[in-house]
Amino acid sequence: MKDEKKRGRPRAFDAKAALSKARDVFWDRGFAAASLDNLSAATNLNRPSLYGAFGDKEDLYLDTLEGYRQDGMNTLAEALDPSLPLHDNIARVYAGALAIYLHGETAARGCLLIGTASVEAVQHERVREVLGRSLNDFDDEIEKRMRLGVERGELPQSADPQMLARLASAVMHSLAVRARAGDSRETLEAIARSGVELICGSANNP
Amino acid sequence: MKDEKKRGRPRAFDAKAALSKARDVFWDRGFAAASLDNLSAATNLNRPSLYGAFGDKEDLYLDTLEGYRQDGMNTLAEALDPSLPLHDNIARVYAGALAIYLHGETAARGCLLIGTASVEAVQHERVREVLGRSLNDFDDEIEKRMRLGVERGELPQSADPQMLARLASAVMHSLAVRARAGDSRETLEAIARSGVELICGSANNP
DNA sequence: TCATATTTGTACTGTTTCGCATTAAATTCT
DNA sequence: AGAATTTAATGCGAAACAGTACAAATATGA
Repeated sequence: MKDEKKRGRPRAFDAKAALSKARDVFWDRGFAAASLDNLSAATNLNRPSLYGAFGDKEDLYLDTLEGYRQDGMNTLAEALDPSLPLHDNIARVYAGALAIYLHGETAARGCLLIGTASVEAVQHERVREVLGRSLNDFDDEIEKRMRLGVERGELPQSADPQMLARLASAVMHSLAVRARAGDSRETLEAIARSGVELICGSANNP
Repeated sequence: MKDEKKRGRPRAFDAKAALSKARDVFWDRGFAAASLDNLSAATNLNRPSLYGAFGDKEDLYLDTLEGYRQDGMNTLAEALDPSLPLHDNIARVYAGALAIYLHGETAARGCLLIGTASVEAVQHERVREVLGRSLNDFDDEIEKRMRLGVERGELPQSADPQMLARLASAVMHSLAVRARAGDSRETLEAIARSGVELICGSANNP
C-alpha cells in the first residue's frame, strides 16, 4: 500500500514534515494572515508544489487542522488512561494541553483550533465543521471517562457525565485562550489545578 | 465639554455609529480578513475619512475592542447586582454573554475578543495586551462578587474567590468558543446551567 | 532508447490590498 | 466678505496577494 512505485518524477520532500511546518505558520499567524509566501518559505516548497500536494490555502489549512485534531485525540486518550484515578486523568489532560499551548517563539500560541480556527469558523463552513467536530469528539472522550468514574464510584451516582465532561473541556478552552492572551505558566497551572479540584475534587475528599 | 464648536468643516457622520458598524465587520471576519473596503462599505465612510477619524486598520480594530470591552464590563456589572444571590448573578452573567454571542447573520459570532483578538494576539502585542487586560478585568470583577459571597456565607469559608472567579470565567470562555463553533443555543444554555451549579451550586443546596 | 507521467522552478497574470496625495466642500474666526 | 481650518470624495500608486502556465527535470514502462 506504500511501495507502489508511481510513474513520474518522485517527490523531493516529505509531505508530513511540510504539513508540520505549515501548521506552525498557521499557528503563529492564523489562516487569513498566513500568506502563501510565508508557507512556501517555511516548508521550502514552491507554490506550485504546495498546490500539487495539498490544494489551495484553505485545503492546506484544513489538512493541518485535521492532523492537529488527531494528534490531540491521541494525547487525550493517553492522558485518560483508565488505570489511573479520575483526578489524575484530568490533571494529565490539562498538563498535556499546557505543554502544547505554551510552546511558542514570541508568545504562547495556545490551541491551534481554538486560537486560529475560531475566527474563520463564522465565514468558512468547512472550518466551522472541523472545529465543532473536534470540540465534540473531545467532550465525548472525556465523557466516557466520566461515565466510568460514576460506575466505579469515583463520582457520585447523581453526577452528570456529559455535563462534567463539557465543563472539564471548558477549563481547557479557557487555558487555550488565556495562553494566547499572555498569561503566565504559573497562572495557567493554578487554574488547571483548581479546575481538577472543582470538577472531580469532591470525589477523593471524604 | 461637547459643544465646543470646532473650526473647520463638521463631520457628517457619527463616530460611535461608525465604530459599531466596523465592529460588526471585524466580528464576522476577524481583523486580518477584514479589508478596508469592507469597513468602508459597512460604515459608509471613504477610506480617508476612516484614517482621519480612527487611524489605520489596527488602530480602528483596537478602538472597537476597547469599546466592546467596556460594554462587556458594564453588562457584567449589571449582572453581578449584589442584591441578588450569587447563583443568580452567575446565571445572569452567562445569559448576558449568550445573548451577545448568539447574535449573528450566518453563524453565531461568539465573543469579539475571544473569537477574533485571540488569533492576532501572538503577533500583535497591542492586541495581546487588550485581550489579556480584558480577561483579567473580567476575572477581577467576578472575584469581587465571590469574595462577597464568602463574607455572606453564600460560599464556604474555605472557598478560593480568585480561583472560583477564574473558573466561572472559564465557562464563559468556553461558551464563546462553542458559539462560534456552531453549537446550538440549547447546548450552550445547558452548559451555562451546569456551570452555575458546579461553581456555586454547593452553596444553596443544604 | 523513447514515450509517458509526475514533480519542480521560474515567471507571469490579474486582482486586491493599504495608505496617501490632491482637490473640492463646508464651517468658523476676523 | 475673506482667510483659516477641518472634513469629504476621487483617485492614484506601489506592494502583496493567490493561483497558474510553461518548460526543465526525473522517474517508470515498453
